[in-house]
Amino acid sequence: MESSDNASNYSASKYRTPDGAPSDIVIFSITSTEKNTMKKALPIRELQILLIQRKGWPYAGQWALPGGFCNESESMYDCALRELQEETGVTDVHMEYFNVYSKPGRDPRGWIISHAFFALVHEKWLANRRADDDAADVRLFPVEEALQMDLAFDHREIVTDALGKIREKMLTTTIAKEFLPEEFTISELYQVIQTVVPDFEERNFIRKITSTQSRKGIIEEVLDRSGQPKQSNRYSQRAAQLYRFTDLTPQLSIYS
Amino acid sequence: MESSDNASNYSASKYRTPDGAPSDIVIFSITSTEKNTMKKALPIRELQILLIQRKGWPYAGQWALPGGFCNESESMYDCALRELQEETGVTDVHMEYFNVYSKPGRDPRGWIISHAFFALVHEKWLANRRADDDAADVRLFPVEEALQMDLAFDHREIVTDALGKIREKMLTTTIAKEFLPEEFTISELYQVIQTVVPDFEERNFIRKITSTQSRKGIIEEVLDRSGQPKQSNRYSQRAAQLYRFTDLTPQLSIYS
DNA sequence: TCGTAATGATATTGTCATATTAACATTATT
DNA sequence: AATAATGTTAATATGACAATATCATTACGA
Repeated sequence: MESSDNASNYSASKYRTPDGAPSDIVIFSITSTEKNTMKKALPIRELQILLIQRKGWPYAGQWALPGGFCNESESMYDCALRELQEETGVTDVHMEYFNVYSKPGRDPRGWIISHAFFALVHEKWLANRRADDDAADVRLFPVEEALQMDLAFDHREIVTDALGKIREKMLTTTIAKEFLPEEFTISELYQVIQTVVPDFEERNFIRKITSTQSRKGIIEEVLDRSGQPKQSNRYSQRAAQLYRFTDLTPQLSIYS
Repeated sequence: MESSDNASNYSASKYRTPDGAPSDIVIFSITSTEKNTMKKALPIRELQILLIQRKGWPYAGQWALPGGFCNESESMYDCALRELQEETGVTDVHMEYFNVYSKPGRDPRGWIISHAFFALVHEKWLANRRADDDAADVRLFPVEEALQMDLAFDHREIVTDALGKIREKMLTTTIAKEFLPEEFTISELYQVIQTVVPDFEERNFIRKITSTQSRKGIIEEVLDRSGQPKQSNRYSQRAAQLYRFTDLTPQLSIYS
């Protein structure tokens, strides 16, 4: 392939080339359901992913990740964005590439190398869609339930990897903000973290991120116009301080 | 593409498909040169990457990352391993996938989607090769120098990304071990970290990883047969304690 | 029915013994 | 001289619990 001298006598077609380079997207959302509309209380939250029921061959009838083939005129990221927009209607969300899936035989249609992304979509963006068409062929599944299902292709492996990735990112970056309103209480934040990372437990969580705030500074108190701390009693009798994320990205190190 | 019913009347060839799916590998190594053979002293270390001078079209004569096209019968990772083996002769090294490069027009040969890996190779493995053939068309460059060069394709972007990735990993995982002997002194470790992450500076580095060892436990003292602490005076008159990495992988979190 | 006191649920602060950190100075070894 | 390792000290952080604060809701007695 290195032997030609110019474009005209270069021929890639001498070689076997891939039959397609799709992107697949693991769309995460956290659903909230109120425990009891009578009382003030934190909602029950659950981590869910969006799946689509396949129509045609292969894996007809089975559930699969949304995704589709890339065009020559777009990058993989653009392709994934387009697919995300087509499936959910949302455009401005956090989406990250995380792995390639290329094991021979992974797709019966041929030599197809898939590029996996995960996206974090706030439930409020998906709400519209679910009202629009409650088509039974696109819906959210609790992630643990999805992992028990017989998904198409190697999509279970992809979901497993995505879940690992999002858990890692939840603890090491500020992606929690994607699942929270602009202003939130500490227990909302705590709850979101636990929804994604069930093992997470910190006794003195409030202490940790407020007292050490001077060092970390990843969140800050919200003040109202008059400079007074702004609070909310949406979830409790006693009002809780509201916080927001700063745009600081913490630098973690095992050697510090 | 979903409309067919079976394999026989499914045709991927109706669509434009990629002209190739190569892997490119950023091979990092740290070279050590003794300051002064008369005196005992820590060597000068430098982070380097391996580049190859291209022969044919396109970008003939320019330096590029090692890599090559994937076959249908192998995964991307296998492809990268094979290329790494072909270029350096080494087989058992730390290699990680980190990104895909798919911007339209990135390769004049056509629609070519490249998969980028980085590998960490101890200089002792590359030593043989450099003796073998001192061919001027494969050699190590200091990474900062490589970033100044006019590399082929989008390889400068790939190297930049790889450097960012390896710096992050150096601080958050134990990949430093790839650049160190099995048993090493604290200042060797410190020096390796600084070679990769020039900004890294910890006043009480020894304190950090020994006194807090109970909590982190990522390294441990090496003991000799009789249970006595094993030391080395390779770099100094006064013997230094030797350490080794445990197989513990630390869990970092911005919320703890 | 109305006013007031209890209750429940969550948020937040207090306490205190112990551990860790940062910065700098000093000593060890050969 | 060069590298390795320890000492000192004040400031800060941590962990585990106990104690308060807040206030919508509920209970209750007059």
